[in-house]
Amino acid sequence: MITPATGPAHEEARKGPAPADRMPTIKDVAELAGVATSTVSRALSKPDRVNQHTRQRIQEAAAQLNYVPSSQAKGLSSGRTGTVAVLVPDITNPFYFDIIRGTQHQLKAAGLTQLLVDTEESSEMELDALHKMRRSADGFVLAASRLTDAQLAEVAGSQPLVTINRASADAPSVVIDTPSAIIQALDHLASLGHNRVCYVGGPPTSWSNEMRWKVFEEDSRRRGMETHRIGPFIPKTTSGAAAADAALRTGATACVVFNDLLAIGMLQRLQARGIRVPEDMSIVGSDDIFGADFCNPPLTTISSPIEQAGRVAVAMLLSQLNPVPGGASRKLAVMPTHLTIRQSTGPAPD
Amino acid sequence: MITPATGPAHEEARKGPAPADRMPTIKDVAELAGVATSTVSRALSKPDRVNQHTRQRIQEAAAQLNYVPSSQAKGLSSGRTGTVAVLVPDITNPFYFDIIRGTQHQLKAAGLTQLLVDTEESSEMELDALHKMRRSADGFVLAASRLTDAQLAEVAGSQPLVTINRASADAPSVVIDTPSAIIQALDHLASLGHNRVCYVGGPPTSWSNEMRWKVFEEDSRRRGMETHRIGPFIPKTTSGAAAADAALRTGATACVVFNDLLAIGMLQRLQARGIRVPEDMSIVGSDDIFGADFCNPPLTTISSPIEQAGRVAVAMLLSQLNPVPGGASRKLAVMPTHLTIRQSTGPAPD
DNA sequence: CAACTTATGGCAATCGCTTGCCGCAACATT
DNA sequence: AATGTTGCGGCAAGCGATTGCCATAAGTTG
Repeated sequence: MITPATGPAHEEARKGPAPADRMPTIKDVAELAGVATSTVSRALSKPDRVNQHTRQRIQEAAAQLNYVPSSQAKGLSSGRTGTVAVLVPDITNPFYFDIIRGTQHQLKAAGLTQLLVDTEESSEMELDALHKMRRSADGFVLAASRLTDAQLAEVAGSQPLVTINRASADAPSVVIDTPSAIIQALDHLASLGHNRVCYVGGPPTSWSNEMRWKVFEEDSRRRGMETHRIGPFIPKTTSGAAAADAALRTGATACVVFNDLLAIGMLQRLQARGIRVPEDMSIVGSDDIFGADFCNPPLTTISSPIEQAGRVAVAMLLSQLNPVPGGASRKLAVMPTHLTIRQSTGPAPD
Repeated sequence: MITPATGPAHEEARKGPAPADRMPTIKDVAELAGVATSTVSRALSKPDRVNQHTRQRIQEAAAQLNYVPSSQAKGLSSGRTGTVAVLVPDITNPFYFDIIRGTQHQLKAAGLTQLLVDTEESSEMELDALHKMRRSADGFVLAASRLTDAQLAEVAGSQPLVTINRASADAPSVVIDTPSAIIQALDHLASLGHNRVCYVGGPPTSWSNEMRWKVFEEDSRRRGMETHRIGPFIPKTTSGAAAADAALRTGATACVVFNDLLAIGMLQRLQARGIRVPEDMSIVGSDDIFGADFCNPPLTTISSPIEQAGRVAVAMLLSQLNPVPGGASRKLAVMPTHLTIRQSTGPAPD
């Protein structure tokens, strides 16, 4: 009874009503229901286009065969893949986990699936992925893109995409307004009596790193503080030791750190060196990632609605993919942030 | 010069040599190179099948058009999607991050892309995803599957899959050998003088939770300890408070906790209640996730090669997808674990 | 009752690529 | 010179859906 399979049929698992080894196609459903494939297709996607009675027969047939349409074939004609690629520089980094969580959530709600890509902090890999996946994803979410402005502009011109934490005139972006919270942080530090402050820098290719530094420099100077900058550092806890040592050498009494990962690494190093936080040195992180609340001491940091940023990014992408005739879609979303004060900041020493 | 696009052509971004708005197809390449599409196809996938000279001409044409084959169309004929779905119960949980990192790594190496799915701890969603994505993924990696044995057996019979932390006779599995480290942990606790111990349970549907408890019970009894079990708890830090309170009520002096997330949550609660760890209560976590080393106090825990487990799972899946004629592929991989002693365990009180 | 609509389902082209089969030319072999 | 080999490309048939167009039947309208 089994159709002579073309490929090497694997023999196991032919229990139950499974008709053949092969996946059921729309044709099988059509035959079982006694209609043409076109009717099956319509019954399944445009129910109104088909007679109530026929439709039901088809649905039963489909259910009986356990039929699932091939997304590939569907995509072939429609040109859509039902997929969105999310590119992050480093899956290792909890910051991106939250983004991923956000995009995943929103994509699922839209019936799309998420293709996750780690670009390993490399603009080449990013560009390459963007290129290779052009055909396999309907759109892209670029988290903390490492692309140059020119590259980004070019890519944005040829495929739907939205960036996170990387503003650009050429692509819709959602940016997290960390700068304004940096001002809050400096305020906080100033009120604690700090006047020698240090910015601990992240990856040189990071757009948000530059933004943060710019605001930090400007605002701390305005306040008449002694401003230092160290870095760049790879934003991982393991770089924290070098960062902490360098920070100590500057003589600053408080650091604003590119991100929490690095800040937590510094905390560990400072503790190891017997430097007390916040008594001897205050530390402000950024992002409020998983772990910032239970490290030792709990980290004062800039809380960002990261997951929400991921969700908004997807929403913007969707409105780009299915434009509504009326309104132009939003080109920029700014996510608010705030300073969360925990225990890694305190009065300046002396 | 522009072909009258069928859809509403978007006008921007027609800079550069982009010929039309449409993506170049194999046909475009064929025309430009002056050959048939079949030749292009072969030149690109089976280079030997085509003359060196022709091949080069084709490659140039492809490069010039910036051609990328449609994975959809490719898949249509080959039946492959070039994609593997990874199902995790909760993307929120750092444990799975490490798995994802591992699978991602190995998949990329194999030229496959990863479809990430969050099943939200629900066996229905898991089953549903497995069903709906049957056609869009070549195989599945089920991390900590919530499926029943019967469900798992059925699914495993009809599609290539490998499980992580869920042994089954019906599917290749990689399991993390936490149980043997639980014995180590009890050894450690016993040597510190603890004789009232408590297992803090995770999700009732978790296979590994059951395994851990079984070993815990058996071994602690064998040692003549007073054995308690509390739970189930949702394995998040937020459940830690309830878990900590319940643990305290048992009178145990040491807890072995289902996972680090829960353990860290307990740490926080115990600290809030003024219970000192490890002086008043020792805590042993499980998995050694991100954060276990910098929480307060740093957590004694069962270190697991999580990322590696993800990698091995993919390797096993691949050998299932591309079976070598000779050897039968491995059905079970056991990943070794060990106890990492930090500062959340200490001598029993009294 | 003729002329129109409308509802419904089938036919066949199409999407982009792969692949079995065939043809042809250039060599190699008796 | 006749007959095999090879190497190389083209033809055309799929793969599994979608969809424009058409045919048929049934219901409406004047």
